[in-house]
Amino acid sequence: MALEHAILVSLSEQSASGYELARRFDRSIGFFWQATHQQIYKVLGRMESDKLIVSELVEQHGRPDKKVHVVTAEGRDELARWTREPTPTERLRSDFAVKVRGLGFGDRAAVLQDIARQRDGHRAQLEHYRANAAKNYPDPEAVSETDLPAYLVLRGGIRFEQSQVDWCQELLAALEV
Amino acid sequence: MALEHAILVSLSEQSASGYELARRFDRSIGFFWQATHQQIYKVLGRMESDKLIVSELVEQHGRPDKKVHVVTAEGRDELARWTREPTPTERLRSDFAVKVRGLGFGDRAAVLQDIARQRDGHRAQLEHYRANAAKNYPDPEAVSETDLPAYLVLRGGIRFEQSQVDWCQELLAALEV
DNA sequence: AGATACATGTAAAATGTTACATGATTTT
DNA sequence: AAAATCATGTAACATTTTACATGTATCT
Repeated sequence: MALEHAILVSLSEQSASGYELARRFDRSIGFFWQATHQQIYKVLGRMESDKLIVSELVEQHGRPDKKVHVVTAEGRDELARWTREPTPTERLRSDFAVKVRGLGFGDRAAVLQDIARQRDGHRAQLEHYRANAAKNYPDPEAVSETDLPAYLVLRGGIRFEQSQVDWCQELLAALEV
Repeated sequence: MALEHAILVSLSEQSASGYELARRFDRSIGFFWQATHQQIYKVLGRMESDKLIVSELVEQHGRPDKKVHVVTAEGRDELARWTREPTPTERLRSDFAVKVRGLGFGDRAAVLQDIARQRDGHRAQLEHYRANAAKNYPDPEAVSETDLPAYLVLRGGIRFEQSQVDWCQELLAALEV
């Protein structure tokens, strides 16, 4: 299960409550793996039964108490074991591509609008990533060893969004006559 | 549900049996939407109850008989309705990116090998798409209106695979010291 | 004789999404 | 006073994956 490993990576970087994890899945780690708080709480429960993490109740004043989850030695082992497993080559899975393919059987004008909307969405995401990169890694040559993986994954996000924007532009150029 | 619509698109292009659909999901349509025969048969059953398709038993000699599925007027309406629905901006969901991000907590050499393997897989897929494009669309300027959507989706696949190969190269350049 | 292609399903388990549910505190 | 943030969960439903199940015909 991949969410388990995404959580292990995130908790290895910094221990956190379910709520804080859910926030991270809205940001950084969520750039390439989405998860809702419902999913996160469920998986955290299982991970605790499996002894991959332990939780400590942290009392707070002016805020509800929280349960901070910490990776155990077993959790670290599991994460290391997982990094040794080969990842199958990842494949595109895209509703949008199905829709483009179905252009001849649907509402052409609506699909063209959808392509423009898709392009705008990817453009916004691209700008978001670029702003993030400019802020956190102003000098790409000087990124520390520790920050390098997060930086490189952000680069992957930038590449992906750029290629999507370019493709949408190609679609519009070819279809808008 | 997206598989339903992918099947409607495929059957609109050409009526087919469950088995033939499964073959298509290994090829063309499966470039951007994967489905196994188990999933396909189950959804075909539901689509028939929902009257989006009807099936005709076709007797064959020298081969088992097959059930050919045909899109109904209701099915065509549903497909048209779906093309009018806006598609949410699609997001990357990548096990591999999680693994790269977890580089510092796992087996570095293994992850580097995995990156090279990933690059090779995307290269192979890229070559596969390119060969397909060269064979079916030798002259991109002359693609017919009917073939245009399938061609453009293939272009999207080529762009995606190319960007993945490039990213893997960037990863190796930054991490292999 | 064995492997591959054709052909269609069921069932269980794992995952993921959406809706429901609650309550305190802080900011506007 | 209302909205947003902090905080944690349950339940129902949908989807996907993996394993099980069977049988014919063609090709090597």
